[in-house]
Amino acid sequence: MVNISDVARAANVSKATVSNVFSKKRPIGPEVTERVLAIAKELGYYPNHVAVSLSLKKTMVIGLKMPISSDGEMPVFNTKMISGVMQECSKRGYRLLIDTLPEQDDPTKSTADPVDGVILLNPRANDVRVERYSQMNIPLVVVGKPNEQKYTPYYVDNDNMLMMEQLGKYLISLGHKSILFLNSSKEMTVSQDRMEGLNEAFRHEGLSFEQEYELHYERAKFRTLSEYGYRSVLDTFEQLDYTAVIADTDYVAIGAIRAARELGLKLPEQLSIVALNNDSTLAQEVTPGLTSVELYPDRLGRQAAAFLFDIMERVSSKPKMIIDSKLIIRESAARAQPK
Amino acid sequence: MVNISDVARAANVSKATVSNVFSKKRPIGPEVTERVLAIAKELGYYPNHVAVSLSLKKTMVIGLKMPISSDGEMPVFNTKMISGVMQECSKRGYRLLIDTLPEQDDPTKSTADPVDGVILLNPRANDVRVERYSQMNIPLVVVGKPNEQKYTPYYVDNDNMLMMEQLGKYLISLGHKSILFLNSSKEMTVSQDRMEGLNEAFRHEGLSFEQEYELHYERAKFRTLSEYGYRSVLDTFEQLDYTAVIADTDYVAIGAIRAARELGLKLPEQLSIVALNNDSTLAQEVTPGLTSVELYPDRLGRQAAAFLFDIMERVSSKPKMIIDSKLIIRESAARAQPK
DNA sequence: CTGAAAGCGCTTACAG
DNA sequence: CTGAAAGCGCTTACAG
Repeated sequence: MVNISDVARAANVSKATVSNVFSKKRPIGPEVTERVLAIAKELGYYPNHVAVSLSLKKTMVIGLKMPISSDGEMPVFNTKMISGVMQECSKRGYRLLIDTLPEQDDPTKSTADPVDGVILLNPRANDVRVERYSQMNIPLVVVGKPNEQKYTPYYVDNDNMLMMEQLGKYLISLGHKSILFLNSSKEMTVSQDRMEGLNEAFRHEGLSFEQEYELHYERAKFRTLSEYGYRSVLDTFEQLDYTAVIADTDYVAIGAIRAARELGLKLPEQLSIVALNNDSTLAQEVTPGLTSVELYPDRLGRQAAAFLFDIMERVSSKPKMIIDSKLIIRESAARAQPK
Repeated sequence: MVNISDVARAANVSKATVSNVFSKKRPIGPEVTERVLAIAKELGYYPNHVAVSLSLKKTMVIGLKMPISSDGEMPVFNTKMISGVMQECSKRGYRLLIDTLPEQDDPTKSTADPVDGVILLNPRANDVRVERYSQMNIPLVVVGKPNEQKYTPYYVDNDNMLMMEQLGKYLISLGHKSILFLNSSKEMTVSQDRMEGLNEAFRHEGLSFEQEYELHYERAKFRTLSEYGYRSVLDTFEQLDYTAVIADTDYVAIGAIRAARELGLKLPEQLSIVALNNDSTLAQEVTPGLTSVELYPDRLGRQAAAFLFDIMERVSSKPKMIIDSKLIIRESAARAQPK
């Protein structure tokens, strides 16, 4: 690799001059500029980005921390979010460093990443990384609601409480008085808000939501999200007497549908099944078409990135941004029938 | 930002010792290790990744160069490819730097990227970047067939010729003797192979493909891919007498379908429309269901990354890898009818 | 308009 | 097992 000294030597100028020819930070005479450029081209010189970053303390890349599932499949939600983030980065001349590497407990393993800011997807409850980035003094935007802690980061999120309240009211309006809620993992901060929203819907209608009707996904217990939906319905349908199921994601809903089929239930007449997180591909392939909530992940991504840039430029004011969601009614929820 | 010197000073050891506590490259006594770690934690020290990279001449990130369309939408093909690349990176402990920034003509603007290797998606004919990376001495894998040039890079690709030959034969077997081919941009290297494959199909059946039946996408002429399909069919249907259309992508096909509808054609009876590049979402939403070719973009991505790692470790032998593709027959192609 | 030298935050051969 | 010092490839205040 040819470096700045090689070029300086060959062109008979100082490193400073070569540097300035490339960075244009101060004017260099036209003959010199030309000579340097010619020699650089001949030698195949390109400024080393890492060295520039070290010197400038600025990398022009932002980081995206995102878990990857064990089977390697990336949920459509995540791909859309990435796409949104990329759009915004592209506009600003930034690049995106995607990091799917699992969180290291070994303090010896975590470094100050080569980024100017980071977007953190799906923080866990009490996620250590939030504080870490604040320590490192690197701007952070969280996608999804962060847990309360000493230092509350900026974040963008859907209004999970409101969304669940609406979904709950919709089902109640169809006559469902008892609903199984297949919530996400307890570790996910969204799970609390969603439960609260559902409670609110019940309260509002003068009903109450019994705690045993809320289940949580557990990584250790289920191989896949679909299995979570499948087993949960199979295991509870006899004891509990719900007429509707709210699944955390489309994948969970698919499992629930499979279970309902095996139980010989007619859908949606004998069991209504709806999902948060509308993946239009999946939702439409399923029969009956899955009533679900569109979360606009691309907007989440775009806004998260825009927000982060604002913070990096110190022009941000608000502590958070809320992205709309929308109930998409298809065919998988019907009027409740007595069992 | 606290640095290694701060920690060394506070712990009363040399920088070398702190460095080795973190890198474990040589053994440090347990008491010292513990003391250093404690102080590092207290001070909030994390090794600066950029500085480490500069020193080690290794970044543990690989780059993905990918264009982004003007409307910001990311094709499903690309998201799946990214997902494949990410899976492989994750396995190997690498991170992924996605770069959607447009190619700079200004030599002053391009730098030696902070990556250990790069994957280049969709190179243009005679893409300067290919030679550039070879100059910079950074390992490169191209996705899509690179143009012949001095230096031929490693690449992974579908067999575009074979795929088109099969698709062509399929349509010919349905009685289509004259087919409009909405090829991709001339700049894309795949376009030549695909045309050749189609020619081969015709030759094989004792027919010949007239040149005016091949069109090329031009960025300056059409706002979107869908518009390319739409206008092309609208503009040519009267003069040329094809009974089938092969569209470069699903998006192009959708435009073609719209045009056919406006022309009052009954689909697929009066016009068969098929697409390369099967995006199952799109293909199924369209009526009639779009017969198209599945290119397995996730496999392309995974293999490209795996290939790149092999090259970086100097264990690769073969110059290229070919990924299967598969014709997915739905309803959008039918037996040819005389006009 | 140009140069010599210190500095960015690490690693590592060399010496002990 | 530990340290002092040079080096990775840039940038930039200072001096001219």
